[in-house]
Amino acid sequence: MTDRPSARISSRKQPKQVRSNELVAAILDAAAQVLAREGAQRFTTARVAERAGVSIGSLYQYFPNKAAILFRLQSDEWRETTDLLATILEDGQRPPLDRLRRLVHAFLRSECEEAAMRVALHDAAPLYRDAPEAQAARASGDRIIELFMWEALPSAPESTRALAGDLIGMTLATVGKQFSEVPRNSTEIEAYADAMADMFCAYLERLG
Amino acid sequence: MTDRPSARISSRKQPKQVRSNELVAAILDAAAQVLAREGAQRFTTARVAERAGVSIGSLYQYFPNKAAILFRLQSDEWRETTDLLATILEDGQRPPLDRLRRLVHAFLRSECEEAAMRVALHDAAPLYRDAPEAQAARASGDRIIELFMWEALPSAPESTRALAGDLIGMTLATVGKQFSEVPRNSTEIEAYADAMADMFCAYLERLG
DNA sequence: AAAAAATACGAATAATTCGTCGCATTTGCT
DNA sequence: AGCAAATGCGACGAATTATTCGTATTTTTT
Repeated sequence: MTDRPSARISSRKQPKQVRSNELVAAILDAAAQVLAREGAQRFTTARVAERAGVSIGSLYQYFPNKAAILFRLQSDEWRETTDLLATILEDGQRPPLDRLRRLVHAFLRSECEEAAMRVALHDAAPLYRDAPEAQAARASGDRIIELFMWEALPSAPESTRALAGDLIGMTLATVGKQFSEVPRNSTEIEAYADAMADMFCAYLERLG
Repeated sequence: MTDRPSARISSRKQPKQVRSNELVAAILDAAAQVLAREGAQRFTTARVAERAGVSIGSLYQYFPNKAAILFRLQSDEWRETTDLLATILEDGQRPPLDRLRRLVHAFLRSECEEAAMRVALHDAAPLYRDAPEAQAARASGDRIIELFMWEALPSAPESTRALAGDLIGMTLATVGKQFSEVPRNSTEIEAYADAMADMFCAYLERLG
């Protein structure tokens, strides 16, 4: 943990040959495993390289530092989640609150997949949180909710809509994170998601 | 960061003389400062001892390891917060939802005090999270909400009440944590607290 | 005042970690 | 084949860290 708060995270060199692309993939795969099995504390570049069956020097050819590996993992997760949410919310057929309910279910389910890795990734957040790339990724998630809010509360004043969107987005993200910290089975997930959707719907119906 | 997940956290020796009590107080004070100014990454026993004007050996007389210092800080915070919430919720005069609104306001305000230190404390959570003492502390917070829910939803089935209480408690805790990660002024805090209280009230009124 | 207990000290230790650098090997191309 | 670029390697340097332990000082007790 030698890093100061904000280390550069941008990639060092683009893999150009097949083997180097495989190498990067192996590193990311190993990184996820190390994170899940050993936790954030014991996530070290040496361990990742060893698990990937790759030398430590090769790892540093494609990642400038440890934080870059973690950020890449988080970044990939965010992209997947963002796509998932966008797909659900943009289904113009269903009424808004119906889409919101599906969103909550899908989100909680996805948060509980690979839970151990996600928890460790959150523990390591201080290492990449302040990078500008991370802020940008978060913003794109916010925009999706914002867009949805315009449909759910068409007649509400802008300030109300913004605040409600912010609250719902933050609740979804933070409760989802905490929720996945304990192992859950499908039944629990569905029940919790329904409760959360009930809460959001009651709130939005009152505002509208 | 040599600790394995769960280190012992129980105190090493009770201070019996005045000077040793002052020493422990100085250490805790310094620990909070180091945490706020330097962040969780750079929170080291050596730095805490130096800022406290105390030798590193003395520090280890009263704290078995680094995690114990952090846990003590977190534990003190939890006690204060728990007391605050209990006081507000037990005001039998006001109607339940009125109390809940006050609770949300008080909680968000308190989360935003000493925000830098709290954020760093959360970053360091992996070091003490798994200690049994920490689980007990959380449970006592949950009981307060649970008790309140019995008043707010007297006629609801037990499963509904439990789930709703869990959701509200978790939302409060996690959103409060995330909310304080960005500097906020009083106006923002009040506005957000009102939105959150609106959401909780809409939810509870629909359930009731 | 002498003995005992409590407290304070901080140099030293043992371990871990990140990231670099010079050199070896492989690949793609002519 | 022969050459240059890309890739792969891993011992090593430099830095940081948590914690211990023998000793010195202060307070309390007898």
